[in-house]
Amino acid sequence: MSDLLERLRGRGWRMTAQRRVVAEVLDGDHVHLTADEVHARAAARLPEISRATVYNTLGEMVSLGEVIEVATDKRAKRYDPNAHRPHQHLVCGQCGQIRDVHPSGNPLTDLPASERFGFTISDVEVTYRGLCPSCAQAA
Amino acid sequence: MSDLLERLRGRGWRMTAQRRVVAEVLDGDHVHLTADEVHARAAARLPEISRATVYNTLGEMVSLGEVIEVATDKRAKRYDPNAHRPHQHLVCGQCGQIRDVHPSGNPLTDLPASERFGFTISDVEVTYRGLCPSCAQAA
DNA sequence: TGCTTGACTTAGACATTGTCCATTGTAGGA
DNA sequence: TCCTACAATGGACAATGTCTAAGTCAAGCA
Repeated sequence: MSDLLERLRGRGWRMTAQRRVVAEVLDGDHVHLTADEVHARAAARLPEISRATVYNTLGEMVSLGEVIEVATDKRAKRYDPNAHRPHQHLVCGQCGQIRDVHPSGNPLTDLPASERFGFTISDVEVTYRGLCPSCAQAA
Repeated sequence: MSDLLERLRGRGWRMTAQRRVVAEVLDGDHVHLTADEVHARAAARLPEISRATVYNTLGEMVSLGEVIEVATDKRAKRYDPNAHRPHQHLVCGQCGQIRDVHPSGNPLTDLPASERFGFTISDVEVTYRGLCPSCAQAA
């Protein structure tokens, strides 16, 4: 059963076939699909689902804080259902593979007050870049 | 005088009016323009410059390592001429203002081997998000 | 079960950002 | 000054995302 679906249902979300399919497609660990990939997978189960619905649904899940937008790739946004646990990302520069990772420290404390320019900081995103084992071997 | 321009010239870059204008527009601290903004500012000085040239020129400066692509914004890539000194970014979620910042620690050491999935990590990008003083006051 | 209603979905036009290519122009060396 | 390779142009195309008007349907209620 889909955790994500459960949480959305619990928030009084009106449930439709389209929303269910989008939530199911997006559920799991190390899942980081683009809107287009979500649409393709959703359409495999529900052929008449439209792109606009996928964008709307993803946007709503992001507003509800159940899904996170990730900009690891410089083309399309990716969607990460793992919003309940803070984590960062590790990206292979060759094949684009993405893993969720959990650094030990808190990067927030690394920014001295003198470097904050008076900003109120609420969030830190860290992206580690490199090569995955198979791409490193091929290189 | 433009530091960026100096460095590019020093690499035997063939100098044209268009490239000079792009380099001049991009020079400075805390500069993070989108390709489109670069084009607009360049066109103010050299009206017939084309979009393709701006994209090509930016792409070359990135390849040469003299300019960095930044994905703080989820729409367009931004270009940062401050490539000679490693730094991270602080972004206002309201007005989009971006500052270059220099955290004290090395975020690389925060990622334990068990969380590296065998990747060879070569780079870390950190983006601090929050509100700048004026947006925080308005909120 | 069968209405009613407002929220949801749809298709497609449109907007923005970025890439490509064939042609024309030009910087810099002989 | 002339040549030649490299650069610039502009317009078509591609990818991603947004918007709108009209149709459809989930959920509450009689």
